[in-house]
Amino acid sequence: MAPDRNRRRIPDATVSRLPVYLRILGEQSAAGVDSISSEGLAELAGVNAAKVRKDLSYLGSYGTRGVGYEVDYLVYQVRRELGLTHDWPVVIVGAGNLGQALAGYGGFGERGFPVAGIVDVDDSKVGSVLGGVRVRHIDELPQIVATKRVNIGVVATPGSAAQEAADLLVKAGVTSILNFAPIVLTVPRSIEVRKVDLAVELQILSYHEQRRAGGAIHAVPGTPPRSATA
Amino acid sequence: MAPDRNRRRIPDATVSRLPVYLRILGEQSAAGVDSISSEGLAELAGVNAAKVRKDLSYLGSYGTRGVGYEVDYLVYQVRRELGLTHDWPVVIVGAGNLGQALAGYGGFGERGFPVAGIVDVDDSKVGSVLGGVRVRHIDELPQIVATKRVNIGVVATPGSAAQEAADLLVKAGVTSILNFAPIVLTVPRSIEVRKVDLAVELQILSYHEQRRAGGAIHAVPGTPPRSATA
DNA sequence: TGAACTTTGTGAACGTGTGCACGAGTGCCT
DNA sequence: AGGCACTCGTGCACACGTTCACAAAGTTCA
Repeated sequence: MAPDRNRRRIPDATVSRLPVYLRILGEQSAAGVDSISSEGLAELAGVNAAKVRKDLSYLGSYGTRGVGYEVDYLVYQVRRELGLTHDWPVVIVGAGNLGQALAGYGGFGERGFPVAGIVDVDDSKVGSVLGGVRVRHIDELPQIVATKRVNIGVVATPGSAAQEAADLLVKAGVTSILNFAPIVLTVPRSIEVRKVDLAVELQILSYHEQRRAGGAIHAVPGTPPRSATA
Repeated sequence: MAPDRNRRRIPDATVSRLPVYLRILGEQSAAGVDSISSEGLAELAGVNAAKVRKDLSYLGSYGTRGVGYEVDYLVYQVRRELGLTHDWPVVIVGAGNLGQALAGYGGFGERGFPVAGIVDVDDSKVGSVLGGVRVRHIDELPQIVATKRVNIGVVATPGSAAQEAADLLVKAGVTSILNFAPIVLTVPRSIEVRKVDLAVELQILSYHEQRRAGGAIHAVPGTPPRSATA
């Protein structure tokens, strides 16, 4: 048996890159590639080769000097480290535009995150079927979480309902939340939250565009409303 | 006129937080709040007060010691710095599940990013209307970008088509790309790319769940496929 | 076998980001 | 006017992340 590598803490930056490596390794495996060097993997992942090696070294010494990494074995090790050796059912709160798209996406189940349920407060949405899953009332959330052993909740509500949705998820026993609503969720420290916010991403791009334009080409349209200047 | 603060480079970490501050400031303004301290803003944004002050100091000295920041004035300054003093039209490539949800979302236009067009390769999708915008054929992309002065493109295609979509966007003159496809895009260095990847986010949560579970509770289901161990 | 070549794993240097601590400026109250 | 309370702006130290550079370890080939 390999030495116990289990209790090491892997840096956040590395954890966020492992899924990228994993997807690439899966593609290479499917393409019949047996072995890959840190250089090759780095190129495909768009990062530095030294970074790849350091990242993978946190999992253990699974490469072979002079050769590279055996693709299938590395896939196995990364999957194990990420906890992808079994499925993680998720529950989606909010069957609006976004919730529907997420449920219909299909990519969830394929990648090991089957949709265990979708819930909404709106009775008119309850009963319809999205991506093969029937929408249920939010009152049934605790039951879904308990019976399907759900650890991960997805908040796909409008911002105004997101905190309440998160509270209900936590109360139902979920310990990780993926938040699509544009607000900062307040949850107990032990709950892991990740946020996906379109507006933030677009505004970051806007910053770079504005900068590219010289920052002063577009005339400032109004006077700063600072009271003191009035 | 204020001293020229325009050519300063703002740290990436700060740029990614400014949109969060901006949203909170907008809410406070709407609620009739005139002034806010770094402490107050920090609490609402879920960060440290010193970080708020340091972030805002990159924009200039827009606070008042002993008082705090005037909300409306700060909104103005942050918007200016992020280039949000005018709209940035975006074009969406891919009218599938995700593209439809994005177009129907509505939040784009409200936040200053109107959808200037949606395009797809699939003729059967062309002509349908999503969120008030008619889907057009991808061949019309250059024309849309040129006439609507689009700088930002959104890739909402399957992974297999994403690189081609990005190439077409770049060729059409787009300089920033928001990528929803689960692949690493290769683009000229001058193009700014940001990626949103559901699978990556879920896998990061999976890592933390696995870690929480002790990392070894779930028996490893198979033998590592490493050839050398066979 | 041994020499040349390849590639990993990692120590060390560097750069970026975070948070404390405190001086400096502002408003309020007496 | 003067003192007190409050809060910003920032220097500094520390933590985290990235990249370089190289020894160690493996492969290939004569």
